[in-house]
Amino acid sequence: MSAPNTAVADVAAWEAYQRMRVLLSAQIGRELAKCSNLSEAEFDILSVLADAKDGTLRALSLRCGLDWEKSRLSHQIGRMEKRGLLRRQAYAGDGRSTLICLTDFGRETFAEGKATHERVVSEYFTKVLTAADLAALTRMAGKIVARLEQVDARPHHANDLHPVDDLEDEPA
Amino acid sequence: MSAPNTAVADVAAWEAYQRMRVLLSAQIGRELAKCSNLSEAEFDILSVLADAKDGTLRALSLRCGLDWEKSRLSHQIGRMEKRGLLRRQAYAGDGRSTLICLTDFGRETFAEGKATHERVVSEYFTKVLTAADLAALTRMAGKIVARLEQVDARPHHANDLHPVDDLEDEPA
DNA sequence: CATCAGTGGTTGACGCATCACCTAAGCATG
DNA sequence: CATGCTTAGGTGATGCGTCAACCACTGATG
Repeated sequence: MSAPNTAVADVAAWEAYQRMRVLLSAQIGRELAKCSNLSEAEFDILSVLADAKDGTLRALSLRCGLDWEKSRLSHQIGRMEKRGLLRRQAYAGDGRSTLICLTDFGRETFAEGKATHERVVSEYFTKVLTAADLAALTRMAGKIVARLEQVDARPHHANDLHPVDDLEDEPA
Repeated sequence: MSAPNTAVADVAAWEAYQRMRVLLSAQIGRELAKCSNLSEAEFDILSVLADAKDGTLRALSLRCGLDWEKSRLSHQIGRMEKRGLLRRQAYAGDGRSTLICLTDFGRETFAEGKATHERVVSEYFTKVLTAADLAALTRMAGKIVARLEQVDARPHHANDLHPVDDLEDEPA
Protein backbone atom coordinates (compact mmCIF):
# COMPACT_ATOMS: atom_id res chain seq x y z
CA MET A 1 0.00 0.00 0.00
CA SER A 2 2.27 2.74 -1.20
CA ALA A 3 -0.68 4.91 -2.22
CA PRO A 4 -2.78 5.54 0.87
CA ASN A 5 -6.54 5.56 1.04
CA THR A 6 -6.84 8.16 -1.68
CA ALA A 7 -7.27 5.18 -3.97
CA VAL A 8 -10.19 4.02 -1.90
CA ALA A 9 -11.87 7.38 -2.17
CA ASP A 10 -11.20 7.41 -5.92
CA VAL A 11 -12.91 4.10 -6.40
CA ALA A 12 -15.79 5.11 -4.17
CA ALA A 13 -16.27 8.30 -6.15
CA TRP A 14 -16.25 6.43 -9.42
CA GLU A 15 -18.72 3.88 -8.20
CA ALA A 16 -21.02 6.48 -6.72
CA TYR A 17 -20.91 8.40 -9.96
CA GLN A 18 -21.62 5.28 -11.99
CA ARG A 19 -24.57 4.35 -9.87
CA MET A 20 -26.01 7.82 -10.10
CA ARG A 21 -25.49 7.93 -13.82
CA VAL A 22 -27.18 4.62 -14.47
CA LEU A 23 -30.15 5.17 -12.19
CA LEU A 24 -30.71 8.75 -13.25
CA SER A 25 -30.62 7.94 -16.94
CA ALA A 26 -32.96 5.05 -16.44
CA GLN A 27 -35.42 7.12 -14.49
CA ILE A 28 -35.49 9.90 -17.05
CA GLY A 29 -35.80 7.42 -19.86
CA ARG A 30 -38.68 5.65 -18.16
CA GLU A 31 -40.65 8.75 -17.31
CA LEU A 32 -40.10 10.32 -20.70
CA ALA A 33 -41.29 7.13 -22.35
CA LYS A 34 -44.24 6.65 -20.06
CA CYS A 35 -45.49 10.23 -19.87
CA SER A 36 -44.66 11.52 -23.32
CA ASN A 37 -43.91 8.47 -25.42
CA LEU A 38 -40.45 9.74 -26.30
CA SER A 39 -36.98 8.28 -25.97
CA GLU A 40 -34.12 10.45 -24.82
CA ALA A 41 -32.69 10.40 -28.32
CA GLU A 42 -35.95 11.57 -29.80
CA PHE A 43 -36.26 14.24 -27.17
CA ASP A 44 -32.78 15.53 -27.92
CA ILE A 45 -33.51 15.79 -31.61
CA LEU A 46 -36.79 17.55 -31.06
CA SER A 47 -35.09 19.99 -28.67
CA VAL A 48 -32.60 21.13 -31.23
CA LEU A 49 -35.16 21.21 -34.00
CA ALA A 50 -37.71 23.14 -31.97
CA ASP A 51 -35.18 25.90 -31.40
CA ALA A 52 -34.49 26.33 -35.08
CA LYS A 53 -36.21 28.75 -37.40
CA ASP A 54 -39.32 27.10 -38.86
CA GLY A 55 -38.42 23.94 -36.98
CA THR A 56 -36.13 23.14 -39.86
CA LEU A 57 -32.43 22.38 -40.01
CA ARG A 58 -30.05 20.72 -42.38
CA ALA A 59 -29.09 17.28 -41.16
CA LEU A 60 -25.53 18.48 -40.83
CA SER A 61 -26.46 21.27 -38.45
CA LEU A 62 -28.57 18.94 -36.42
CA ARG A 63 -25.64 16.59 -36.17
CA CYS A 64 -23.30 19.29 -34.99
CA GLY A 65 -25.81 20.48 -32.43
CA LEU A 66 -26.06 17.01 -31.03
CA ASP A 67 -22.54 15.73 -31.53
CA TRP A 68 -23.86 12.61 -33.19
CA GLU A 69 -22.49 10.41 -35.87
CA LYS A 70 -24.14 10.75 -39.21
CA SER A 71 -25.40 7.22 -39.47
CA ARG A 72 -26.94 7.45 -36.04
CA LEU A 73 -28.83 10.53 -37.06
CA SER A 74 -29.94 8.97 -40.29
CA HIS A 75 -31.36 5.91 -38.56
CA GLN A 76 -33.03 7.99 -35.90
CA ILE A 77 -34.54 10.38 -38.43
CA GLY A 78 -35.85 7.40 -40.34
CA ARG A 79 -37.66 6.04 -37.31
CA MET A 80 -39.01 9.43 -36.34
CA GLU A 81 -40.20 10.13 -39.85
CA LYS A 82 -42.10 6.87 -39.74
CA ARG A 83 -43.74 8.03 -36.50
CA GLY A 84 -44.68 11.34 -38.08
CA LEU A 85 -42.61 13.50 -35.73
CA LEU A 86 -40.70 15.11 -38.57
CA ARG A 87 -40.08 14.78 -42.26
CA ARG A 88 -37.19 14.88 -44.66
CA GLN A 89 -37.12 17.36 -47.48
CA ALA A 90 -34.64 18.00 -50.26
CA TYR A 91 -32.45 21.07 -49.91
CA ALA A 92 -32.35 23.15 -53.06
CA GLY A 93 -29.07 24.84 -52.17
CA ASP A 94 -27.00 21.65 -52.14
CA GLY A 95 -28.13 18.42 -53.73
CA ARG A 96 -26.26 16.34 -51.15
CA SER A 97 -27.97 17.88 -48.21
CA THR A 98 -31.29 17.04 -46.55
CA LEU A 99 -33.54 19.31 -44.56
CA ILE A 100 -35.22 17.97 -41.46
CA CYS A 101 -38.56 19.63 -40.63
CA LEU A 102 -40.54 19.34 -37.48
CA THR A 103 -44.18 18.43 -38.10
CA ASP A 104 -47.07 19.85 -36.06
CA PHE A 105 -47.35 16.51 -34.32
CA GLY A 106 -43.65 16.65 -33.56
CA ARG A 107 -43.98 20.09 -32.06
CA GLU A 108 -46.90 19.07 -29.85
CA THR A 109 -45.16 15.94 -28.71
CA PHE A 110 -42.06 17.91 -27.88
CA ALA A 111 -44.05 20.33 -25.76
CA GLU A 112 -45.31 17.47 -23.59
CA GLY A 113 -41.91 15.87 -23.48
CA LYS A 114 -40.31 19.11 -22.41
CA ALA A 115 -42.66 19.43 -19.48
CA THR A 116 -41.95 15.89 -18.38
CA HIS A 117 -38.24 16.36 -18.80
CA GLU A 118 -38.16 19.52 -16.76
CA ARG A 119 -40.19 17.94 -14.02
CA VAL A 120 -37.95 14.90 -13.78
CA VAL A 121 -34.67 16.77 -13.92
CA SER A 122 -35.90 19.09 -11.25
CA GLU A 123 -37.23 16.32 -9.05
CA TYR A 124 -34.20 14.05 -9.15
CA PHE A 125 -31.37 16.41 -9.84
CA THR A 126 -31.78 20.11 -9.37
CA LYS A 127 -33.86 19.97 -6.23
CA VAL A 128 -31.78 17.28 -4.62
CA LEU A 129 -28.60 19.31 -4.86
CA THR A 130 -27.82 22.67 -3.35
CA ALA A 131 -26.80 25.69 -5.39
CA ALA A 132 -23.24 25.15 -4.23
CA ASP A 133 -23.40 21.52 -5.31
CA LEU A 134 -24.64 22.52 -8.74
CA ALA A 135 -21.88 25.05 -9.13
CA ALA A 136 -19.27 22.55 -8.05
CA LEU A 137 -20.62 19.91 -10.40
CA THR A 138 -20.65 22.33 -13.29
CA ARG A 139 -17.03 23.12 -12.63
CA MET A 140 -16.02 19.46 -12.37
CA ALA A 141 -17.88 18.52 -15.52
CA GLY A 142 -16.16 21.36 -17.29
CA LYS A 143 -12.75 20.07 -16.30
CA ILE A 144 -13.50 16.56 -17.42
CA VAL A 145 -15.05 17.62 -20.69
CA ALA A 146 -12.06 19.83 -21.38
CA ARG A 147 -9.75 16.92 -20.74
CA LEU A 148 -11.73 14.68 -23.06
CA GLU A 149 -11.92 17.23 -25.82
CA GLN A 150 -8.25 17.97 -25.58
CA VAL A 151 -7.55 14.33 -26.33
CA ASP A 152 -10.32 13.90 -28.84
CA ALA A 153 -9.29 16.86 -30.94
CA ARG A 154 -5.80 15.54 -31.45
CA PRO A 155 -4.25 13.57 -34.36
CA HIS A 156 -6.89 10.92 -34.51
CA HIS A 157 -8.93 10.67 -37.69
CA ALA A 158 -10.12 14.15 -38.65
CA ASN A 159 -13.25 13.98 -36.63
CA ASP A 160 -15.85 14.39 -39.35
CA LEU A 161 -17.21 17.53 -37.77
CA HIS A 162 -15.49 20.84 -38.18
CA PRO A 163 -17.10 23.33 -40.55
CA VAL A 164 -20.41 24.55 -39.23
CA ASP A 165 -22.16 26.76 -41.73
CA ASP A 166 -25.83 26.91 -41.00
CA LEU A 167 -28.61 27.88 -43.30
CA GLU A 168 -29.05 31.47 -42.19
CA ASP A 169 -30.00 32.93 -45.53
CA GLU A 170 -30.58 30.72 -48.56
CA PRO A 171 -34.07 29.41 -47.71
CA ALA A 172 -35.12 27.16 -50.62
CA MET B 1 -38.74 36.08 -14.12
CA SER B 2 -39.98 35.33 -10.66
CA ALA B 3 -37.26 32.75 -10.11
CA PRO B 4 -33.94 34.54 -10.48
CA ASN B 5 -30.88 33.21 -12.22
CA THR B 6 -30.80 30.09 -10.11
CA ALA B 7 -32.73 28.52 -12.98
CA VAL B 8 -29.94 29.45 -15.33
CA ALA B 9 -27.38 27.81 -13.10
CA ASP B 10 -29.60 24.75 -12.82
CA VAL B 11 -29.81 24.34 -16.55
CA ALA B 12 -26.12 24.94 -16.94
CA ALA B 13 -25.36 22.29 -14.35
CA TRP B 14 -27.62 19.79 -16.03
CA GLU B 15 -26.14 20.45 -19.42
CA ALA B 16 -22.61 20.26 -18.15
CA TYR B 17 -23.38 17.01 -16.42
CA GLN B 18 -25.01 15.61 -19.54
CA ARG B 19 -22.08 16.50 -21.69
CA MET B 20 -19.62 14.96 -19.26
CA ARG B 21 -21.72 11.83 -18.97
CA VAL B 22 -22.01 11.28 -22.70
CA LEU B 23 -18.40 12.00 -23.54
CA LEU B 24 -16.99 10.06 -20.62
CA SER B 25 -19.07 6.98 -21.35
CA ALA B 26 -18.17 7.13 -24.99
CA GLN B 27 -14.48 7.42 -24.24
CA ILE B 28 -14.48 4.50 -21.85
CA GLY B 29 -16.53 2.42 -24.22
CA ARG B 30 -14.18 3.17 -27.10
CA GLU B 31 -10.98 2.45 -25.23
CA LEU B 32 -12.34 -0.68 -23.63
CA ALA B 33 -13.45 -1.93 -27.01
CA LYS B 34 -10.23 -0.97 -28.76
CA CYS B 35 -7.71 -2.10 -26.16
CA SER B 36 -9.42 -5.11 -24.67
CA ASN B 37 -12.19 -6.01 -27.06
CA LEU B 38 -14.84 -5.69 -24.35
CA SER B 39 -18.02 -3.69 -24.08
CA GLU B 40 -18.91 -1.99 -20.82
CA ALA B 41 -21.67 -4.50 -20.25
CA GLU B 42 -19.26 -7.39 -20.70
CA PHE B 43 -16.76 -5.74 -18.44
CA ASP B 44 -19.33 -5.28 -15.72
CA ILE B 45 -20.34 -8.91 -15.85
CA LEU B 46 -16.78 -10.12 -15.79
CA SER B 47 -16.04 -7.84 -12.83
CA VAL B 48 -18.72 -9.37 -10.68
CA LEU B 49 -17.92 -12.86 -11.80
CA ALA B 50 -14.20 -12.50 -11.24
CA ASP B 51 -14.83 -11.55 -7.63
CA ALA B 52 -16.86 -14.65 -6.95
CA LYS B 53 -15.54 -17.93 -5.60
CA ASP B 54 -14.44 -20.13 -8.51
CA GLY B 55 -15.57 -17.40 -10.88
CA THR B 56 -19.02 -18.88 -10.56
CA LEU B 57 -22.35 -17.38 -9.56
CA ARG B 58 -25.96 -18.19 -9.96
CA ALA B 59 -27.59 -15.99 -12.57
CA LEU B 60 -29.77 -14.53 -9.85
CA SER B 61 -26.82 -13.37 -7.79
CA LEU B 62 -25.17 -11.91 -10.84
CA ARG B 63 -28.32 -10.01 -11.57
CA CYS B 64 -28.55 -8.59 -8.08
CA GLY B 65 -24.92 -7.57 -8.16
CA LEU B 66 -25.51 -5.68 -11.37
CA ASP B 67 -29.05 -4.46 -10.89
CA TRP B 68 -30.00 -5.80 -14.29
CA GLU B 69 -33.20 -7.16 -15.64
CA LYS B 70 -33.23 -10.88 -16.14
CA SER B 71 -33.82 -10.85 -19.86
CA ARG B 72 -30.97 -8.43 -20.33
CA LEU B 73 -28.68 -10.75 -18.46
CA SER B 74 -29.89 -13.74 -20.38
CA HIS B 75 -29.21 -12.14 -23.75
CA GLN B 76 -25.84 -10.87 -22.62
CA ILE B 77 -24.83 -14.23 -21.20
CA GLY B 78 -25.86 -15.84 -24.46
CA ARG B 79 -23.57 -13.59 -26.48
CA MET B 80 -20.70 -13.99 -24.05
CA GLU B 81 -21.09 -17.74 -24.00
CA LYS B 82 -20.83 -17.71 -27.78
CA ARG B 83 -17.59 -15.73 -27.46
CA GLY B 84 -16.24 -18.22 -24.95
CA LEU B 85 -15.91 -15.77 -22.07
CA LEU B 86 -18.09 -17.86 -19.77
CA ARG B 87 -20.39 -20.84 -19.81
CA ARG B 88 -23.74 -21.83 -18.42
CA GLN B 89 -24.04 -24.84 -16.19
CA ALA B 90 -27.03 -26.46 -14.51
CA TYR B 91 -27.31 -25.97 -10.76
CA ALA B 92 -27.96 -29.18 -8.91
CA GLY B 93 -29.50 -27.48 -5.88
CA ASP B 94 -32.40 -25.93 -7.76
CA GLY B 95 -33.56 -27.05 -11.18
CA ARG B 96 -34.73 -23.56 -12.10
CA SER B 97 -31.38 -21.96 -11.51
CA THR B 98 -28.37 -21.61 -13.79
CA LEU B 99 -24.76 -21.23 -12.79
CA ILE B 100 -22.57 -18.84 -14.76
CA CYS B 101 -18.89 -19.80 -14.80
CA LEU B 102 -15.97 -17.73 -15.93
CA THR B 103 -13.75 -19.55 -18.42
CA ASP B 104 -9.98 -19.21 -18.47
CA PHE B 105 -10.31 -17.07 -21.56
CA GLY B 106 -12.83 -14.94 -19.72
CA ARG B 107 -10.48 -14.46 -16.82
CA GLU B 108 -7.59 -13.46 -19.04
CA THR B 109 -9.72 -11.07 -21.01
CA PHE B 110 -10.99 -9.51 -17.84
CA ALA B 111 -7.48 -8.94 -16.58
CA GLU B 112 -6.65 -6.91 -19.67
CA GLY B 113 -9.94 -5.09 -19.51
CA LYS B 114 -9.41 -4.19 -15.92
CA ALA B 115 -6.08 -2.61 -16.68
CA THR B 116 -7.56 -0.58 -19.49
CA HIS B 117 -10.49 0.43 -17.39
CA GLU B 118 -8.35 1.60 -14.53
CA ARG B 119 -6.13 3.56 -16.83
CA VAL B 120 -9.01 5.34 -18.49
CA VAL B 121 -10.93 6.12 -15.33
CA SER B 122 -7.79 7.49 -13.81
CA GLU B 123 -6.85 9.53 -16.85
CA TYR B 124 -10.20 11.17 -17.50
CA PHE B 125 -11.81 11.18 -14.10
CA THR B 126 -9.78 10.61 -11.00
CA LYS B 127 -6.75 12.60 -12.03
CA VAL B 128 -8.74 15.46 -13.46
CA LEU B 129 -10.55 16.08 -10.20
CA THR B 130 -9.11 17.01 -6.84
CA ALA B 131 -9.63 14.95 -3.73
CA ALA B 132 -12.15 17.52 -2.57
CA ASP B 133 -13.98 17.28 -5.86
CA LEU B 134 -14.17 13.53 -5.57
CA ALA B 135 -15.51 13.73 -2.06
CA ALA B 136 -18.10 16.31 -3.08
CA LEU B 137 -19.15 14.25 -6.06
CA THR B 138 -19.49 11.14 -3.96
CA ARG B 139 -21.74 13.01 -1.59
CA MET B 140 -23.89 14.44 -4.38
CA ALA B 141 -24.25 11.12 -6.10
CA GLY B 142 -25.27 9.60 -2.80
CA LYS B 143 -28.04 12.14 -2.38
CA ILE B 144 -29.37 11.61 -5.86
CA VAL B 145 -29.22 7.84 -5.64
CA ALA B 146 -31.02 7.96 -2.32
CA ARG B 147 -33.74 10.09 -3.84
CA LEU B 148 -34.13 7.71 -6.76
CA GLU B 149 -34.21 4.63 -4.60
CA GLN B 150 -36.71 6.16 -2.25
CA VAL B 151 -39.07 6.56 -5.19
CA ASP B 152 -38.20 3.31 -6.87
CA ALA B 153 -38.77 1.21 -3.77
CA ARG B 154 -42.33 2.44 -3.32
CA PRO B 155 -45.69 0.89 -4.36
CA HIS B 156 -44.75 0.23 -7.92
CA HIS B 157 -44.71 -3.35 -9.11
CA ALA B 158 -42.81 -5.49 -6.60
CA ASN B 159 -39.49 -4.87 -8.16
CA ASP B 160 -38.52 -8.41 -9.11
CA LEU B 161 -35.44 -8.29 -6.96
CA HIS B 162 -35.66 -8.58 -3.22
CA PRO B 163 -34.36 -11.80 -1.67
CA VAL B 164 -30.64 -12.14 -2.08
CA ASP B 165 -29.46 -15.52 -0.93
CA ASP B 166 -26.18 -16.37 -2.50
CA LEU B 167 -24.60 -19.72 -2.87
CA GLU B 168 -22.27 -19.59 0.09
CA ASP B 169 -22.38 -23.25 1.00
CA GLU B 170 -24.11 -25.81 -1.22
CA PRO B 171 -21.48 -26.07 -3.98
CA ALA B 172 -22.78 -28.73 -6.38
C1' DC C 1 -15.43 19.02 -70.42
C1' DA C 2 -13.42 14.60 -67.87
C1' DT C 3 -11.65 13.20 -63.79
C1' DC C 4 -11.33 12.70 -59.04
C1' DA C 5 -11.09 13.79 -54.11
C1' DG C 6 -13.98 15.27 -50.55
C1' DT C 7 -18.62 15.82 -48.55
C1' DG C 8 -23.59 14.73 -47.06
C1' DG C 9 -26.29 11.19 -46.43
C1' DT C 10 -28.04 6.27 -46.52
C1' DT C 11 -27.89 1.26 -45.78
C1' DG C 12 -27.01 -3.34 -43.65
C1' DA C 13 -25.15 -6.01 -40.14
C1' DC C 14 -24.45 -6.63 -35.56
C1' DG C 15 -24.33 -5.84 -30.52
C1' DC C 16 -27.08 -3.97 -26.90
C1' DA C 17 -31.57 -2.91 -23.92
C1' DT C 18 -36.37 -3.45 -23.01
C1' DC C 19 -40.94 -5.28 -23.33
C1' DA C 20 -44.22 -8.89 -23.39
C1' DC C 21 -44.68 -13.40 -23.23
C1' DC C 22 -43.37 -18.30 -22.38
C1' DT C 23 -41.49 -22.61 -20.00
C1' DA C 24 -40.26 -25.31 -16.33
C1' DA C 25 -39.17 -26.20 -11.66
C1' DG C 26 -40.37 -25.53 -6.84
C1' DC C 27 -43.74 -25.23 -3.33
C1' DA C 28 -47.92 -24.84 -1.34
C1' DT C 29 -52.77 -26.39 -0.16
C1' DG C 30 -56.60 -29.03 -0.81
C1' DC D 1 -51.62 -36.75 -5.88
C1' DA D 2 -54.03 -32.56 -8.46
C1' DT D 3 -54.36 -27.60 -8.64
C1' DG D 4 -52.41 -23.41 -8.76
C1' DC D 5 -49.14 -19.68 -7.40
C1' DT D 6 -44.48 -18.14 -7.39
C1' DT D 7 -39.79 -18.06 -8.95
C1' DA D 8 -35.67 -18.66 -12.34
C1' DG D 9 -34.71 -18.23 -16.57
C1' DG D 10 -35.25 -17.89 -21.70
C1' DT D 11 -37.27 -16.04 -26.40
C1' DG D 12 -38.68 -12.89 -30.07
C1' DA D 13 -39.71 -8.38 -31.61
C1' DT D 14 -38.39 -3.82 -31.78
C1' DG D 15 -35.78 0.37 -30.91
C1' DC D 16 -31.20 2.16 -30.40
C1' DG D 17 -25.98 2.89 -31.58
C1' DT D 18 -21.77 1.85 -34.18
C1' DC D 19 -19.02 0.33 -37.87
C1' DA D 20 -18.04 -0.30 -42.58
C1' DA D 21 -19.36 0.16 -46.96
C1' DC D 22 -21.80 2.61 -50.34
C1' DC D 23 -23.93 6.17 -53.37
C1' DA D 24 -24.83 10.95 -55.25
C1' DC D 25 -23.56 15.40 -55.61
C1' DT D 26 -20.04 19.23 -55.44
C1' DG D 27 -16.10 21.54 -56.61
C1' DA D 28 -11.36 21.68 -57.94
C1' DT D 29 -7.92 20.45 -61.30
C1' DG D 30 -6.15 19.12 -65.55
